[in-house]
Amino acid sequence: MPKRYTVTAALPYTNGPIHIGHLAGVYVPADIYTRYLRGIGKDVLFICGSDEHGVAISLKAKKEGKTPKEIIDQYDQVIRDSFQEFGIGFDNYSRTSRKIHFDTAQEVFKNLDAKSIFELKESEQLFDEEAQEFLADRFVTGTCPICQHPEAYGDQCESCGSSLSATELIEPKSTISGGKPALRETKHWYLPLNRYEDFIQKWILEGHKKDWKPNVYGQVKSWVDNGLQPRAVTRDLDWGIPVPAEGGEGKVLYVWFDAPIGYISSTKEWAQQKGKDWEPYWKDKDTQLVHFIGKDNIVFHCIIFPIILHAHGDYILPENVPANEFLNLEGEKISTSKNWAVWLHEYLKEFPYQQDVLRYVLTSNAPETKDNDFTWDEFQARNNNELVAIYGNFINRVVVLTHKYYEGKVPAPGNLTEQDNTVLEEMALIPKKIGNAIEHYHFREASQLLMQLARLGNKYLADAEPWKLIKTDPERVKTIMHTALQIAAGLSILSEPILPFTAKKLSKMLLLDPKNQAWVQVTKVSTLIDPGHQIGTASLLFQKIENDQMEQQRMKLKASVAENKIDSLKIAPIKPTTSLDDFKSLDLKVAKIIVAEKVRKTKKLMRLTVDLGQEQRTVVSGIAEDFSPEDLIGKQVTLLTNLHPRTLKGIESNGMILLGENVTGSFVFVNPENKETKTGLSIH
RNA sequence: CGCGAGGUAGAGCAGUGGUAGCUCGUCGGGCUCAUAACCCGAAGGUCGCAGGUUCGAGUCCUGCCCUCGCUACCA
Repeated sequence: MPKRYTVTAALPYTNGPIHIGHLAGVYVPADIYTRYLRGIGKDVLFICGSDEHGVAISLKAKKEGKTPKEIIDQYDQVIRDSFQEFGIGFDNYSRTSRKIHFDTAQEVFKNLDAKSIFELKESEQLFDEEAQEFLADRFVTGTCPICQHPEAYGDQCESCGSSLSATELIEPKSTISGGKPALRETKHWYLPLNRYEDFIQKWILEGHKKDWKPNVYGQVKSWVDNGLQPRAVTRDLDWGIPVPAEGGEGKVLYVWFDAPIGYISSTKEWAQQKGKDWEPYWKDKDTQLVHFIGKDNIVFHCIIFPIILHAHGDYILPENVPANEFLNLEGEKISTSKNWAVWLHEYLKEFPYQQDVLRYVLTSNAPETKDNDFTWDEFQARNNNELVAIYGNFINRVVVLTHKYYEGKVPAPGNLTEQDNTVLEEMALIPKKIGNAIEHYHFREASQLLMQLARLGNKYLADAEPWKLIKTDPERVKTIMHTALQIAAGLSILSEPILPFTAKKLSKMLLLDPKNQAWVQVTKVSTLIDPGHQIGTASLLFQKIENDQMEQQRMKLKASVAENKIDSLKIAPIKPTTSLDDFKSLDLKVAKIIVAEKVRKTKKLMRLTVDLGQEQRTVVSGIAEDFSPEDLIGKQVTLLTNLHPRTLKGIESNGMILLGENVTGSFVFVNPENKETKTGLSIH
């Protein structure tokens, strides 16, 4: 058994608030894990903080006419407050913009630099003269050298799917200033991951085959099998931690290099405040380090950061990295930019004192093995059918009956029957089962086990029927109610990790002394609540959620996403005047779609066969996200017929169909009257 | 193209060689202490598809299909 635990949750990036995806993937499981460990008396340190560097923040600041500091201060506050109110119990929540973090990150860099771990490389990169900035691949667009698509990105052409490098683009353009970037020499420090393949191979692929989640293990294996490449740890940017080395002027540490080091800085900060020693939490072999992250972060936490720690030499490595998959929302990917999300700070306002409902829903439907879907229907169902109907109702029955029969005093039991013993023994097994599930990161299972205890209580009452026996055998009822009250007390203790607010409310209702509320007590068939003990009056633990409340949430989602799209919709300026001759050179015809099928292995491409009256031809069009084949077959469209043929995914496309765009940015047909015209006619 | 994860009842999941399970939902019944809550019972699955190994396959092997990720700083 490890002496102590260091548990980290992924540092949230401060360019937006926290949403349910973050919670389900990282913060709720990490919080359950740490609450459980504390509950069984372990030494646990739970660490997090805001990740405040990187291009995205400096870009967002530029866009909104603010300084990066204003952006990070704003979101750090929102995130910090919402975590606090939601009951995520970090021991410390720091920020990577603090001095202690600068010092720590620079120390790590200098340490590796002194050991000559890094490789220095010169390379040519595109530089935006206007913005005075080197451009990341994604911030360059231009014409694709392979398919001639005019808006390919610097890393990939979305039209033909080819991987590109930004310098290959024809007529490159900066998406920041719109200007034409120039090539410039620049120098960067690289971490040669390739030299550590053996280390990763031994440590993870051989050492953690059994105990790491298949998705995490598989992902690491995939990276190693494909061969690790050196990665730059510095960037040309003015927002971040200066590179502490000769020639590092104007350069900062790349955000993924400094961010995980934030766990260490946050630990140091905590230690300073509490007057403790931080080092055992990162350097003692008896410490178990666990990183809670989402699947997009696997490579950083399983390969890059461990290599940094390993190269540094003094540090322990993570014992496990239980990365979760992603949570979708109402069938769509959660998207900050499209405003398709349920934001934590808004939830807290709209569902006051219902933190545990969200915690429960996200836990019982956590994306542990594959992506999952969050729907408001399910949220409502879990609340009404499980929390209210099973858990809340059981407690209410017990408390109300105790007041009715005994004025709220726990009755003294007579001889226990087999029925009573069975149920008490069954309860005694549950803490172990829940603990085992949590220790193996099976939080879904843990939430089910907890609910099983409430179910056990309900069944016990239904079988024993105290409300009948009270008329014929009041002595027996005392034993029954005593037993039922033990289950209620057990629930209050075992709920703490998953439903901390409920646990608190319940123990208050039962007027339990927190000192007697140890997890371990439930494992013994013992008295958790003594005869003669006065309990408080009944109040509802959970409230039913009505349909109209859910309807409001669904409306809100739709409204915000529509609003967001209209805001971001650009009205393109009218292009310079063209000549009639130029226009006449375009051959536009009415075409009827007769065959439509999705091109396999692509998201957007649709293969169409169109009838032009005089002939039929094949056209490939990037519209599969907005139309299904059934929507298209039989429809008439305007076709630009004399466009140079182009091959997409091996299919030659002869022409381009013309479509309009609606307010949500999707393609639509432009034909308000829907009257058929004659196929093959020209458009003037 | 490749690599990784997933594809089991209406929904969400468990199940790594031996008669297909759990929760919710649905239907029927019971109870009345309880937030029209609770309890019992039933219906519902050719375990993505096709081959193969085996006495026996959801579980092992091969091929294919679909979803998600690796590829927009989004966990």
